[in-house]
Amino acid sequence: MATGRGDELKSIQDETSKGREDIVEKIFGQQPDDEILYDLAELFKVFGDSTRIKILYSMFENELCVNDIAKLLNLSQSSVSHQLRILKSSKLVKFRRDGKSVYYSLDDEHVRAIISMGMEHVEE
Amino acid sequence: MATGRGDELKSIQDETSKGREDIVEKIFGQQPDDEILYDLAELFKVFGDSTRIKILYSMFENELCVNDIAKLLNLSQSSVSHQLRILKSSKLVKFRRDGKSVYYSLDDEHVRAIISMGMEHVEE
DNA sequence: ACAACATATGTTTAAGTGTTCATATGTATA
DNA sequence: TATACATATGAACACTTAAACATATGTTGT
Repeated sequence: MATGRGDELKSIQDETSKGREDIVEKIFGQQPDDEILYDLAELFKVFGDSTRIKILYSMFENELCVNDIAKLLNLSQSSVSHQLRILKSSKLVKFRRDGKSVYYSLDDEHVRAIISMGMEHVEE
Repeated sequence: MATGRGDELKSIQDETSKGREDIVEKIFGQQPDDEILYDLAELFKVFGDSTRIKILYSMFENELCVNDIAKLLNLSQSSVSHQLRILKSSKLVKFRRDGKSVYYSLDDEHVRAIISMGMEHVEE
């Protein structure tokens, strides 16, 4: 790429072609493994559905059983249960059984934090 | 639902059917507007693609031009540009033009925070 | 064991979306 | 203005996925 020598342009070169390569290489070394970034995307994908977000938000402060959620959000029991399964497998919610009902709640503070951060961004 | 009177079961009733309704109603009042939760889901949907996450992560500490990103992540220029357009419209990245190149960077701290929170959850 | 209720799961279908290829727009230099 | 380089955009295709319906599993009380 560099035509000829041009030592007097060295600093400028650093900022353009050659410096770019260095930066790209540096960042390449800093990137987490593909697998981790894939998992990260999968996690956000779970948050990226309005039904699931509604379900998660409904549990922001309380635990709720499947039927509660279905009534609250006007959804079919099947739909809620399917979504809860996805939320469960991503460790976004935990649950406990009490008689015939199963009560779901947010799994930990990360979940609350992620939702809150997203909210702040959206409400700007 | 309540068969007969059974005043002595009042507190228990509160914990079951009638109490449930109250809780559901309370939460119903606390839920943000559907529109906001829809936007929130749309936001997370943008994070929910491994290519976009890789792109975002590559800009975690540095600004990068389209070509840098394409080389770094071994993606086509077209693909990167398409994804950057989505990231732009969600206000997750900002950009500046410098000659022929366009340099992109994360838009604000919310973006970094959301990614970090997600990372913590994934790395558990 | 049986009936009634609560939840979970399997399957199908329609809608949404990321990538590729081709092409257009924008910018700098000769 | 003509050429080369950098980025953006349009369109088609393959793939994913949420919702609906039917059905299965699990739990309680009779």
